[in-house]
Amino acid sequence: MAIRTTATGTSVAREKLLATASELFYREGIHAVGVDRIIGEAGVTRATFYRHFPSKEDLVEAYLGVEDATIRDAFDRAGEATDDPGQLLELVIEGLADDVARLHTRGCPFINAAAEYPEADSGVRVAVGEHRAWFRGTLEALLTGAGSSDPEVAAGQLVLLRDAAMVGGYLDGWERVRPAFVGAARQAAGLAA
Amino acid sequence: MAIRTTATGTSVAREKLLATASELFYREGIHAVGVDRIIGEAGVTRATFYRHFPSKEDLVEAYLGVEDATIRDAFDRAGEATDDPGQLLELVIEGLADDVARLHTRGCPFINAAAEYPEADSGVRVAVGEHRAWFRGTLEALLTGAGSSDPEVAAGQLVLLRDAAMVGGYLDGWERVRPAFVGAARQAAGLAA
DNA sequence: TAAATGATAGAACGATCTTTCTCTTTTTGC
DNA sequence: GCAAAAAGAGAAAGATCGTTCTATCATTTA
Repeated sequence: MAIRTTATGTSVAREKLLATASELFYREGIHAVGVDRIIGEAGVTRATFYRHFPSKEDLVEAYLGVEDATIRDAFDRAGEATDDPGQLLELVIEGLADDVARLHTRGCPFINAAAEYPEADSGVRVAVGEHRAWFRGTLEALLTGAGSSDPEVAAGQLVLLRDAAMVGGYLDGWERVRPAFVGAARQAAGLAA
Repeated sequence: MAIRTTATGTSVAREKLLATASELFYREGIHAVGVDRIIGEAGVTRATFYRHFPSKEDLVEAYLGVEDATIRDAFDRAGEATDDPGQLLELVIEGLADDVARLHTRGCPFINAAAEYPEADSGVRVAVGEHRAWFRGTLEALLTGAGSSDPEVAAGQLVLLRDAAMVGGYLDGWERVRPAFVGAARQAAGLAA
């Protein structure tokens, strides 16, 4: 048994593939990036690729899993930073804005992936749906904790606003969208202007 | 000169190609649809395709041109239906909602296209940018006519909301998004709740 | 009627796509 | 040290990608 492991316990080749593919898929689109590009930039051979991922779509789903885990981690870290529900909401909105401004300047990975995968029961679209359901549910719980008068409606508004911020930040520039997003989000969350 | 013309004066083969490609590009994505599919379903040969469109990207840009023209027509028709600025805004918001509910159930053609075309100076992205600039400008003029206190900010909010409605309608279902969209849009436009 | 041009037909180009294969080398667990 | 398994190397499959080509047919304008 010779699996070249890293500190986290998974294969180093697998992690390199996943990191390279995530970067390329996000920056250039999924159908636009071929397996050759991925294995070339990852410095890995085709055989190694297909040993870790039975097909390209498995890699795509793993990429969305990474994005999902990253956001969940950010939420967890915000939850550890404070116990005050109102302040937590502030941190979350601030974190979302910061994320669009610095990391996700090419739009939302899930929205972009969904644009390329029309079939609602495909693995990719299921992953998108699960992420969005988690996001909506988490916001609703946060808002409930903060004493929102209608957490379901407010969570729906925040989901709406984050979608718009991701799209608008990509296509119109973040400076143009930021004030409208922050203002509307704080209002939806019931925070002071 | 034997160009087989239609009532509008353009080639029937070209119109069939454009209609077929528009349908396929929107429903399945652009990179996912090959030239073979398009000419097959349009009942046209490869040579005819390349006579009317020097490359596939020209067809993609023409597809976005059709989408753009369709929306502009809808705005024009709304403008002819009433002279009252407030009522015109109501018609526009209603029209946008109706559009998402019935026609654009697979998201926004421009947002989806941008997801597949990362290069900002590509012809596709330029077309997307021009459409969005027109949309924003038109809303701003409408809001100015309706006596909005800050037409620029309000137009930005409506652009944001339409993006969100398109994405949310596709991924979460329109019923879930509709109340939030209509409510927020009417508020942004300064209309009675 | 004759020249011009669009449309049809179909083969073929090279490139790239995802996937599978064989063979050797390297690393690890016992 | 030995057996097991992962990684490296590279060829090659078959399909599809966008594109170009040479024909012939049909239609319209001069």
